Order: sequence, then C-alpha cells, then structure tokens
Amino acid sequence: MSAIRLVDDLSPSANRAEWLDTILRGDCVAALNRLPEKSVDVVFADPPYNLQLEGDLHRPDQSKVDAVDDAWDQFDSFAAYDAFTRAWLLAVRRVLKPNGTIWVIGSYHNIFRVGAMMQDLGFWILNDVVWRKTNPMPNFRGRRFQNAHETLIWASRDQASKGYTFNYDAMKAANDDVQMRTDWLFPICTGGERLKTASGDKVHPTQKPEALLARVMMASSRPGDVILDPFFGTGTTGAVAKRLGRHFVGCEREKDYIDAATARIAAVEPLGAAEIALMTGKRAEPRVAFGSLVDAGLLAPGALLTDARKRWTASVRADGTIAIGSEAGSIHRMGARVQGLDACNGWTFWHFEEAGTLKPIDDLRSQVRQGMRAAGG
Amino acid sequence: MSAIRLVDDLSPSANRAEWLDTILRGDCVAALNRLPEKSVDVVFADPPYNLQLEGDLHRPDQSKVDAVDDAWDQFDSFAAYDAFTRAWLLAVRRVLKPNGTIWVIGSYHNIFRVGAMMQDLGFWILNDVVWRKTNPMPNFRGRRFQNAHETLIWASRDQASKGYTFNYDAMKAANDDVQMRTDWLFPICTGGERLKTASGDKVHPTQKPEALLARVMMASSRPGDVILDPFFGTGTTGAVAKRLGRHFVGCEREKDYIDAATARIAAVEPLGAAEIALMTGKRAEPRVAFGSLVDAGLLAPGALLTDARKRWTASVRADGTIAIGSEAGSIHRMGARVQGLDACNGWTFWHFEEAGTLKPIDDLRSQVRQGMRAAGG
DNA sequence: GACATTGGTGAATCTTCAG
DNA sequence: ACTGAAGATTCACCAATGT
Repeated sequence: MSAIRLVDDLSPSANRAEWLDTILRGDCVAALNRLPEKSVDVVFADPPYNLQLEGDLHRPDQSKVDAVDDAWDQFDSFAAYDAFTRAWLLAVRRVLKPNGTIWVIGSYHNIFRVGAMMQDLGFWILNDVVWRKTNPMPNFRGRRFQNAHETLIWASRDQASKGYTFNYDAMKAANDDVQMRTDWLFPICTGGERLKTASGDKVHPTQKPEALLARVMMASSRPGDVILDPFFGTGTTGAVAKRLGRHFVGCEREKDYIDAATARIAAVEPLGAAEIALMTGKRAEPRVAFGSLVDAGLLAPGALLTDARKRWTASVRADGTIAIGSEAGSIHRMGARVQGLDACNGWTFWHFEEAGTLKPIDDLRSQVRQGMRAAGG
Repeated sequence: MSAIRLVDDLSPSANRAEWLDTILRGDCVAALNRLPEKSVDVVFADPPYNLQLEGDLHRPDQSKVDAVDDAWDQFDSFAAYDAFTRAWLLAVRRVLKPNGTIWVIGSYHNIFRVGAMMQDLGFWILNDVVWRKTNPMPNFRGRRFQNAHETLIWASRDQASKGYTFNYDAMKAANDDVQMRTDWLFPICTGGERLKTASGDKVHPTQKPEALLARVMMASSRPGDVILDPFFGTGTTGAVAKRLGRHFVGCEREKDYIDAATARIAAVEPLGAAEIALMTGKRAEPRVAFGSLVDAGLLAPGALLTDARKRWTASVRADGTIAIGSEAGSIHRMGARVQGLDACNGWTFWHFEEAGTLKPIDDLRSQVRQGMRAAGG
C-alpha cells in the first residue's frame, strides 16, 4: 500500500488505482457519485448524531463539559436529518457490491431514524450490535441512566444478498470458542491513541477506538477488501484497514481532519500476511470427502461406526459410503435415515472406537486436513 | 388490590375503579380510547416484533425452532407496521400523564421503526437501554453474530416534561453505589417462571422475565402508580406491578393469554410497604433554610465557617447569610464567589469546627431534619 | 523507584422551586 | 410563562506531580 493520497477531484472514468487508499475531499454524496458502482466490499459509517443540546452542562465540580457542538452536527429538524441520511445511504448503496455489507454507528439520538431509513431503502439488517463502553461519561445530574453504550447496525445490501462475508469461525475463536455475541465491550478512545493538537486539544470530538473498527473488519471483510468510510474524520477506518491489510477509501470535508488522518495513516505499519491471515474455520477449510479417510487408511473398509449412544451401527465401505443392513449411502444420508430426519451432519453424528473410547469421525477429518496443511496446501 | 377483573366494555365515563387492575379485552387502540386522558404514570409496551422469517429454522440437530409466527406478528409491509405503530402510540400518548414515561421493547426487526415514530410523535427519548441476555438462543446457521440482546426505549411524553419519575438513588444503590448504566444483564424467561400449557408448550412465545419489568418499575415509578401495558400477553407487567405495589391496566385480544394472565396475577402476593420502599436521596428531603440553623441555635451569629482546606473563612450573620469582609450573601453565592465559579453547594462547601475536626454544615442540616421527623412533620 | 495525591476529561438531547 | 435563586450532582482512566 503506497503512502496515503488525497484526491480533490475524480473523473467518473477514473480507474481503481486512482481512488484506492485515498481520501476524497468534499461532501460524501458528491464524492461517492464519482466512484464506480459496486466497487466496495464493506462500508463503515459514523454519521453526525444530531445531538440536540440546550445550554451548557457542568460536572459536580463545576467544570464545563466540552460538548459536541460542531457545525457538522447541526440540523434544523428531524426531516432535515432524514433527508441527509437518505442521500448518503443511497450514494453508499450504489458503490456497494451486491454481496457487500454496511455498518452504521449511532446513539439513541439518531440510530432509530437511520435504521428505519436503511430498511426503507432496501438494506437488510443482519444484526444490531451494542458497543458497551467500559468507561462512559457519567450522567452528571442524576436524571437518567448512565449512557453507557452506542449501537451499530450491520446490514447487507439486499435481502437477497446471501454471499456476504462473515468470518464466523474467526469471531468464535476470538471469543473463547463460543459464538461472538451482539454486545461488545471496549474502552472509549483515550490516551496515546487519541489524536491531539499541538495545544493538547482533541482533534476530533468523537474519535472511535481502533479496537472497535478492527472487530468490524475482522468479522466482515477479507484481506484485500475495500472498506469505504463516508465520514472519514481522523481516519480510524483507514488506519485499521491499512494495518489489517485491507484497502480503504474515505470521504471528508474538514481540512483539519484530513491532515490529521493523512499523517496518522502514513505512520501505520501493516501487519504481515501471516498475522493477518484470518483464522479460517471449517467453512473455509478444504473440503474432505469421507472416502478420502478410507483412501488414507484412517478407516479400513468394514470398520464399524456408531452414533454416540451406540443405538445404530453402520459399516464402512470402500467406496466411501456406509451401509446399514442392505442399505447404503453417504454418512450424512444414512445418519438422517436412521434418525428419521431430513438432514444430518454425518461428521459429528458417526463415531469410531479407539482405545476403548468413542470419537467422532470429524477427528479423522482434522487429521487429514493437518496433513494437507503440512504439505503446503 | 382486589382479584383481577376482566373488562369487556368500558363506558367513556367509567371511573377509575372500573378499570384499575383489570385487563381490557380487545384491540388496544379501541380499549385505550375509553380510558380517560392523562390517567397512567408509566407505559410498558412489548409490541409485535414484525419478525421476518422465511421458512422454518432448524437447529444443527435438525430440530425445528419454534419460531414466532403467530398471526398477530404478521404485517404485509413496513408501511403497515408503521401505521399500526403510529396508531397505538397515539392512543397510549393520550392516556399518559404529562410527566409520565413510556418504555418500549423490541429487536432490530422493529425497534428502529418504533423509535423513529416515537420521535415523530413528540416523545422525548431519555435513554435507550440494552437487555443483555445471559442465555440467548444461539445463531444456528453461523452466518451472523449471536443475537444476544434486545433494546428498550425510555421516553417522556414531551421534551418539556421534566418532572418524570426516575429513582436515581434507588438505582444507584442497587448497582453497588455507582450509577445504573444502560446495559442490563438478565436471563431470559425460562424454568418455573415460564408459563406452560397443560401439554407443556409455552403459552406465549415472547414472555419477558419478571426481573426486567421489576427493574423498569423500580426505576421509573412509585408505589401506587398506574402502569399500562397495551400488549398485555400473559401479564408479566400485571404480575410485577401487583407484587411491587403498583396498579396496572392491560389490553389483550387473545383469550388464551387473558386466561393465563388472570390466573397468574391472582396468585401473586404483594410485597409489604417496607419491602417496596424506595431508597431516596437528598432531593426527597424537606428543604431547610440555612437561617433555620441559626434560629435553632446550632450556629451562633458570628460563628466562623471555612472550606475543607481552610482557604477561605466566612462569618455567620443573624439573618442567615454569611459575610466575607464587607460582602455578604447566601452560603451558595458566597461559596461560588470565593471560588470564582457560577455555582456552589454551600451545604457541602462550608465547614464548621467541632472537637477539633472540620464538619460540613450539611451535618447540621441533617440534625434539623431529624428533629422535624421526630416532631412528626 | 514506588506509591499516593491531584487534576483533567469523555457523542450529553442532564434541576427544581418560589414568586 | 418567565426569572432568579436554591441546591443537587460523577466514573473510569490517564497524566502529572508530590511524598
């Protein structure tokens, strides 16, 4: 990935190299309309939240809370915010690949409007995810619950988009081998990660933690994918994308943010391919036919298989099928047949005996795969 | 609270006793329009989620998931669901007191539409709250994150409604003396709490845990308040309300649910007054003027007050003000003045010396209040 | 150097009563 | 409805300073 570039104008016929890993300066709708359609794999959007603050807020020690009162977060009405939301969602949708997915983060001020609009435009919500903050700001006046989370919506482009990327096994492995849930726990962005000006002020009022973006990309993208962030800000999406071996493209209007993002991303050292390599789980594992276990000598023809409770017994045949009485078929079909079900995962249903204990034949498949990896592919 | 009654028809002029602690049979919009306006303190609504399941869902062992496919959860389109949502929200809003609040629970299928509609109708969102499930249903296909939470929206009737009930101190005390956050952890409703038919099927597909409702009511209502549930189902709201000394009124169409709820609520034993008492803080204490401390002889005119670090000293005057040099004013104003702040709580800022130690004058206020209680008022 | 103290701060729709 | 004053209210983390 080359040093980050800034693109001021992009012709509609620009080729991929001209906009990949760049920041498009200006309004995101105008900028996105110059990208080719169906060209990005994942969108991460952190739009203005439309906070409606009246007056100042002080902490109990009388210090003033530095509120988000930037011009870019001012809208005249819900209708104006809805129109804004609709416009950028449509622009994003055009450049999203048919099997691409979109993430949007927000708070109760805006997320319900954004979510409803996404549904109206045809996006298909896959999950809503809650970012639980370990260290949220307290409620200083004691009149509400401490606002301790933000919400992310994860959606595919259409209801029909079934081929989206979800690295299920990587997520599961990262979560102590149980399924990754929809509630994620991360600290807010502080300390050395938080970009500061020379005078010590925060560069951006709402910089997101890199860990959050890393979870998003590890879950829903592959190395080499293109991640679009239409509200690039100080470039958290770009920094994490570069580190994780993804491409990015961002849109941003404010010069200060662009400058900060450019320097930040230039300093990022990408991880090596081995480090990035998705912990690919079974879904991406090479397919192993039951017959190859027989071929490999791990199961001899005539060997007996049973279910875990030894209610049924089948014998292995040399052709890679198994037989019960006069009937034979695949491990899956015969497993389903004896149970009276429509389908069955034969790999986990059928067991073999070794050293007096029953083990699923899936263990043998793992051995075959290990041998394949040792052989380099 | 008398035994639960079922009300089939209610005249618009019915008095309170006729509908309090009853289930109104029929569509909630029609039923609610017969209640007097501004008559309920809190609404808890668990509307149909508009789940969009295509075909059956099976677990990995091929057992069929008993999905929510009831007729009441079927809507032809988002537009139909929005119209339904708008209708019941408007009906509910009419009967809600000006300082009442509303809770709505939902999932990503419906909560964004409901939340946006609430904002459109003028409700003012106070918090969104996440119910994190300790034991959610797994994602059987491994194509999404495990859906491990549901979302609640808590809103006041209007932006101007500042007098809503929030038992801040009770919530804080219940949360190990730190503010209650917006992420709540509860198990889903199972075991003995889950209502089952004689044949062992669950009576209602989405019965909510009583602990969730108890948290809602303890946070946002007071004993004796009226809690309305327009989608009463099997009466979790009624059962918890009765147990916690609140009144309820529910709307329900399905006879099976009404029967189950009626029996369930009749069996509930209300807790005693001492058990439902709310932890309260200073806000609930009677006001005591600083001058009354002087009147009561707890501080003599001319007594000296200092801040905790003895940086400033003030003298008490007979009129209940304090003086520093030639300037005098209330304990609050003078505390703010010396610190150069806009505001200050003089009760905790100023101290007096007793037996060689500094104590806040708030301690003296406590003594006055204790005397008031002893005197019976 | 280790530990204690102090100060700063983060996407915030953040009071209530009397007159 | 508006004004002015009373007075109630914070958690986790980091950085800098003090002992």
